[in-house]
Amino acid sequence: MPQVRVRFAPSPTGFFHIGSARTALFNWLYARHTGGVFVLRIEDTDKERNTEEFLNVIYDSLTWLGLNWDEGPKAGGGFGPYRQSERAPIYREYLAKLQAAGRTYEKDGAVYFKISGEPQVIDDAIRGRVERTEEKDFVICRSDGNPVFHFVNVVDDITMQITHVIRGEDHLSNTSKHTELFKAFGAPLPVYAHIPLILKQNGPGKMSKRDQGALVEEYQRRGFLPEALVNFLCLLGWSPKDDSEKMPIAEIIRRFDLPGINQTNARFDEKKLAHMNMTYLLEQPADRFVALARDYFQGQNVTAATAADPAYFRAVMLLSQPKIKGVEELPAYTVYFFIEDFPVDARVRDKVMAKGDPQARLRELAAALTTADFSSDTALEETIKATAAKNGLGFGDYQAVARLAVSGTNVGPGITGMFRVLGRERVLRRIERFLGAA
RNA sequence: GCCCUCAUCGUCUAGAGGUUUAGGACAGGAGAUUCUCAAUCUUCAAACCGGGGUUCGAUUCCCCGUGGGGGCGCCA
Repeated sequence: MPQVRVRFAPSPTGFFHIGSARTALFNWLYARHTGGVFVLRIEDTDKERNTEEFLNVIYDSLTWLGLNWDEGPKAGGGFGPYRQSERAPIYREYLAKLQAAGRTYEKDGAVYFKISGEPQVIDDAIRGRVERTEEKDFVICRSDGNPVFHFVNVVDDITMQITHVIRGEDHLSNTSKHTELFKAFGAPLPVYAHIPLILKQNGPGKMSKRDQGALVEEYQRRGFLPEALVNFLCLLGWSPKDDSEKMPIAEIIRRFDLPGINQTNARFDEKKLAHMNMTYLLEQPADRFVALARDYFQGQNVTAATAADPAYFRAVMLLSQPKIKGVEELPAYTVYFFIEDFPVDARVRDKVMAKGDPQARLRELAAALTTADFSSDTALEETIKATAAKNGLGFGDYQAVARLAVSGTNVGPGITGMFRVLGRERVLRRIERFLGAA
């Protein structure tokens, strides 16, 4: 069997859609699974301004997702050029073939392709036999001389020797146009695999660029891990057929295959993506997590955090890593580590201050903390426990009020870790201030 | 309107005629654990679109209907 050659052929519109990402992913996975070639081809037959900038959106998103291409812009390859805007001579040559064969005619300046009208049958790798008869001749060259999508798409697939066309189901009805052209050129048909579409989360229809969460760059900006998004995306329309969900990319590559792809459209579920992302976040090595967090804080312009001592920033992030669901929670989750005038949750304050004599407990604790060893969680724990035990109380009777005084909330990492990272000076100063204010 | 396509819990899916009281995951409910909050663990609730066939037997095969999605551009 000849080497598999698949392609991903986006058009530079300035957006990289989540559906495009999955199409790219499935192509890439199939290439990697079979040891084939993943081609990136840019369909820029519409001359638009800022094309370079729009191209970068594609390159950046693919690169971020880890979908490296073997042939294409920047990568080179023996079947270039890989931008349709640079392939005009090839299109002219192929147009001439059709003209010579008498398969074209002009009307109003546009070139039409004369269809055969024969039923077009494909054996789709996902859907099986699909038959459709094209009924009308169609334009392959606009009156301004530029060739049209259906034409260039087929010419490129022929000249780039694409063996498998893995694309969205929205192209299924177009396929009869394409097979008409393949046959007119006397070229063998590629294997088609029409993958189901991704439907928008709420409301009817497929996901479009304007829908919430539709753009890949959004996840990048929000600090998602690309491998989590990839893992989530591959499960939208494909299944390993057992209960596996979280899988390293090597395993996905090994198990991925065309027959494993479903035929049903999948609804995008951001909650499940968030969960997948969390499971990946939890296991990230310290350096990567801290770097991810730093990028996010920088992107959000949280200067109090980014200007903080790097070692301190790192300690705060590592303390928070096991507690959060996503990097975007970090700024709010860690505010009090970086500023002194942190917000105080009134409801929590009222609740905590309502029972017993919290001020007295806090005062005792502060006294004990003056000499405590702040370098060790266990030492701090012992200090709190001992203070509580003196009064026949428990750890919990002390941590709530201490937490309130030091962080202004009841949400956060363990109190001992929080104390350790904040350090004696901050902790005592905040308790003093709190007691003074109360 | 015409054409193509799909149909299992709210969502993503497993299931390829009997092994199914239809399994897993997310979300939701309850509980356990814990210094708070998460995480984690246990647990509960939750689905085979309808009607005909085929068959000893259909979630699984066929047909029709219904519903969803897509396509019918000198967009890609």
